[in-house]
Amino acid sequence: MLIEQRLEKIKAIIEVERSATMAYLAEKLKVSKDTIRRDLIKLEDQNILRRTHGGAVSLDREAAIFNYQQRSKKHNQIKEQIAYKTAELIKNNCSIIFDSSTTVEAVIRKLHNKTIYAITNSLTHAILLAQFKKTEVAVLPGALHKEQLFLYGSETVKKIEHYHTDYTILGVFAISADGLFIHTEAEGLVKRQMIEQGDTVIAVADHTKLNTTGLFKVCDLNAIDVLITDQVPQQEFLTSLQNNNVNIITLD
Amino acid sequence: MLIEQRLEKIKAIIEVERSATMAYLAEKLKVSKDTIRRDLIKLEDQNILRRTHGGAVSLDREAAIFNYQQRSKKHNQIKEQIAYKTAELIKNNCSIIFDSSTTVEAVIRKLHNKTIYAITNSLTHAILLAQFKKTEVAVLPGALHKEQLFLYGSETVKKIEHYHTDYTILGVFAISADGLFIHTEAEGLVKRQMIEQGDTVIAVADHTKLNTTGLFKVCDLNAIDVLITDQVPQQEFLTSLQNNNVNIITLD
DNA sequence: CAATCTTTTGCAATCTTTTGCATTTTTTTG
DNA sequence: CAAAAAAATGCAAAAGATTGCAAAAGATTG
Repeated sequence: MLIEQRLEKIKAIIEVERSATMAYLAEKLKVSKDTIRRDLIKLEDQNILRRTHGGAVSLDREAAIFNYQQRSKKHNQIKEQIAYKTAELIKNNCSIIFDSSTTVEAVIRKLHNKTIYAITNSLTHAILLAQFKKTEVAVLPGALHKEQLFLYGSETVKKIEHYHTDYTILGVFAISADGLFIHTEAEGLVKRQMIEQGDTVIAVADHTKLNTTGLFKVCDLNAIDVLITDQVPQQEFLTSLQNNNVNIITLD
Repeated sequence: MLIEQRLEKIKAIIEVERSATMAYLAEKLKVSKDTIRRDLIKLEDQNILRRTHGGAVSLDREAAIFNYQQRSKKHNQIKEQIAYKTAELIKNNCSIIFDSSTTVEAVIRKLHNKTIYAITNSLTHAILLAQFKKTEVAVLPGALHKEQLFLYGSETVKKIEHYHTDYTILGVFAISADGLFIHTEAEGLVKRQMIEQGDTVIAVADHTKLNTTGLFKVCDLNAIDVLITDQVPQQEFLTSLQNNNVNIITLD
């Protein structure tokens, strides 16, 4: 492989995943960490990324453009790990409905070398997915949520019905023994329909979302096939999940 | 094989694949690496590619970006003025279908203090419109064009039928006495349906688009209500426009 | 048409760049 | 502060570039 080709690949990975460790890049590109380090120095000189201890991060031009909210470093890491676990579950060559959520976005960033037919109501997800060579993207219609840049409303729900996918990946706002919850009906109806259309429904949530509820109930626990989270839930809630045949995956 | 033929083949390969190793080219063209090396030196002298360790990479991405920047700079002022003239026409409190085009984007930027119900198939327009306080945005469904970030396909067309708006604002790829043209059918069908649904159809085009045609005919001139451009068209074309009741607005 | 000249091509010898490893220095983290 | 991880540095092997050369193919010329 040409050096230039390797540099292009590194650029692409950093752009999509926003960061990468040298070990990961070395493994992926089949060269030593030393070589990766030298490559990263070149790319840093070109102002394409910023080197960090053990890897590199993107310069995040997107962040300025899209007004992403700031997230704490610790929280981010958990999210990254949940995303990684989730991506491991996804078979190649499949169709996926992606719910609008920052955790789901982290999952998407891990999927860039899989062949996927993607359906989403999130403009930010759609733009991210558009960078993937092997991915086809369909965007749902609807009214645009002006802050969070997702589509919702009856048009959105109606259109989702036309699809049937291998997976639905949902970001969780609140989940308890009573089911999945969210704070607005508009979003809830969209999520509810997305759940209907996916063969395997995967919910991703950090532990702060566990055992909490919200205004609008999206569905019962038995509608969820897999819950991916960072900590093992409390016994009572865990039993509820097991009784509803929810497959639980934690980070340990 | 003639040397010229071999050089052409190398050019073609580099253009398509953006880079190639000498080993690959030598194998493909059945000559030694030394010969390939000499060929690459020739092509580098002609500024057709850039040689690297072990192969060569294409220049045209860099060149394309440069050209694009040049082009946008040059046309920027004209585009801005066309956009300004167009925005003047738009009444407050109206519904508008926005076609995907950079000139249309310039128009949108002039509309930020008007109350608008906006419909678009462009993700970039949608995100821009989302920043306007008084604007409501609906996004059309469809397959995502991964480079230009607009939605197209039968889903898009079908959905447009459900709307009826005060205006449709179209970016023009080519316009002549024979009508409005574009280079792909997929885009053309979307534009055609957008034209159907707007009470007033406004086409925006700088003078380079006038009196030219393209592969796919979108509509006849009489489907256009207003054409906004920078220079008065040539007499013959002007007469065609007038015969078809196209209102012509120029910068003077 | 034959002798000569030019161009192209592959090969060998030498120089340069790239890469991985070992060692030392620096940074991070508990 | 000390252990661990990562960065920097120097070095040697491998891959590639350059140069010179000679054989083969083609062009030129008398």
